[in-house]
Amino acid sequence: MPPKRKATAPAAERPNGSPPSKKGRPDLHQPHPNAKQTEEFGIVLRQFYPPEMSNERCQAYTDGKLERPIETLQKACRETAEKRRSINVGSAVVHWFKSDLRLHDSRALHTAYQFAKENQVPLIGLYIVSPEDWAAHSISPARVDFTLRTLKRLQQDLGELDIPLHMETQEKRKAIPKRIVELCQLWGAKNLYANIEYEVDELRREAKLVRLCADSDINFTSTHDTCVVTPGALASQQGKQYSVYTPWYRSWLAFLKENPDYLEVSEEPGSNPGNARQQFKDLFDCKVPTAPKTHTLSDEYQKRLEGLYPAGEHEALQRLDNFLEEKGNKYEELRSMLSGENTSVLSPYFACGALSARTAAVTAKRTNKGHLDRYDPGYMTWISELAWRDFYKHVLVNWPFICMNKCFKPENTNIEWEYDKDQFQAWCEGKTGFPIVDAAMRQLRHCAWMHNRTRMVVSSFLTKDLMLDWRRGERYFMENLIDGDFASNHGGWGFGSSTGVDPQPYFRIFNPLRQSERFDPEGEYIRHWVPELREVSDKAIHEPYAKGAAVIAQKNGYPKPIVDHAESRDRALERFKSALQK
DNA sequence: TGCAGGTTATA
DNA sequence: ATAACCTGC
Repeated sequence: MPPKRKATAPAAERPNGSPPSKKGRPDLHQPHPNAKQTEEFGIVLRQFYPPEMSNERCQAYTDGKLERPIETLQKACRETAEKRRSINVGSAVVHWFKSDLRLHDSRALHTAYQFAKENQVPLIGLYIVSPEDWAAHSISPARVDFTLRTLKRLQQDLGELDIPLHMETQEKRKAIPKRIVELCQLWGAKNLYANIEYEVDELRREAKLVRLCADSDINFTSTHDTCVVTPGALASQQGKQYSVYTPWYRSWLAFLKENPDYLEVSEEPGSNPGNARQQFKDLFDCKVPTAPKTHTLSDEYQKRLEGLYPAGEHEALQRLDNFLEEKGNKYEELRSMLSGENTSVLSPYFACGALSARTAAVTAKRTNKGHLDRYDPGYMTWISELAWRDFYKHVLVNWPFICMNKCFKPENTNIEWEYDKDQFQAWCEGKTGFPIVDAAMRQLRHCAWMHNRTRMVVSSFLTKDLMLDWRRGERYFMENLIDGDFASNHGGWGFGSSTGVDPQPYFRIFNPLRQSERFDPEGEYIRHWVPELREVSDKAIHEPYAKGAAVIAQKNGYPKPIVDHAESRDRALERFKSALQK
């Protein structure tokens, strides 16, 4: 049992009815209790989100006047370096698994195993479930289920090497560092390894653990692994971090050309010494934790997800090979087409770390005759999608305030958003009357996954056509996607809502009709997800009520469009324009 | 990885 | 009449 924590103080004891905790999730449908305080930052009172970090504070991060979480970690490592050097081997080495649930090509796991092997002590795997963490970060039940299924495979794979995987639940995320130290002490482990996660909470927790370990005579090594190129490694000629994809991508390619070792995959660990099974007998019987009540799935949904996304790194590697072999060279041409399987659907595996981005890049490079940036446009385009994943993580590390409900661009602070509950619900349920939007939202509900093209379409629709706050959409995606990853999801929503990085000389508003006609010309995707429109002709399916299919649509209960795109477009242009003038 | 409104090319 | 192409936002 985890130690009992003090309950949150009742509302009466909190000043000004402030929310229970800083980490608590604001109610989307009520004005936030602190909304008044936001006046001083020029934020409208009606907003439903907690006060945003002030633009001044954001600027201070950008200018390097405030310590970014990555620097907090670096400082902790620096200041404890000497102390850690004097720590001895101990009787075991621990690798703390987080979102790196694989054996193949994990920097920290590889280093941990090498150290264990050299010193002839066993390696132990550790995974800690924190339901509070999942709730605070809006991790979806689908992703929780996928993680737990992946853990099961991981345990089997490690077991074959006589490496145990200890798994346990800690209700409170704050209890995790102390618990890890406790476990290391219990096992006599003096050396702990982990790969870095780049979100703000995670980096600060890592820094705390580095110090806590050093104080407890444990050497904790925290390793860069999840990106192909380490965040912070790429800077412009003026020494600034990039916030625009294209120049960043050029720099990413150049970096990998100059530093080919970044594309070297690390080997899987080998077997533990023969006596490991006796020494840590109990650890081998560990059960995979169960999902908290808030994150359990219906049997039907669970079975479906299991069929769609079988867990484990073997599945991931096989998917990677199959995709590159069969579809990689047609990727540029077909990736946006919505019917049929033209994309790799590897995102769930990247999100929980069953597949390393580096392995994906190396394999694609090999398939593309050894090139990242020339030869076959199909592979090149797919590699640049891997680069997008790196890019958004780099952005997160450099501008950490985006973790705090903040737009990247300060001038977007003043955009006046709508908070219409019914329209938001129609969007969630796929009942907006825009077939392409509805098909996509139903795909999300059914598969916990959505095609990237339609992610752009529905995010643009929510934020431009409905003018609803992009943060509501961002959160809904996290709550429902099996591949929900903070940096990629936030980045995508910044793109779709035009509040993120990637400034354009024009203002981008997707036209749902045009997108539908271009990327689902036969209406196959729509027909699959919107059964009400199955009898409608190819021509009319993108806009049934305007193209002579009103009778069929009505008969089958398909809703009329809840907004007029042209009018909404004008409103969005107006709102963004006036926010810039303030 | 945009759209809209125009012009030009072709039948 | 239609599609392909161009250009400003």
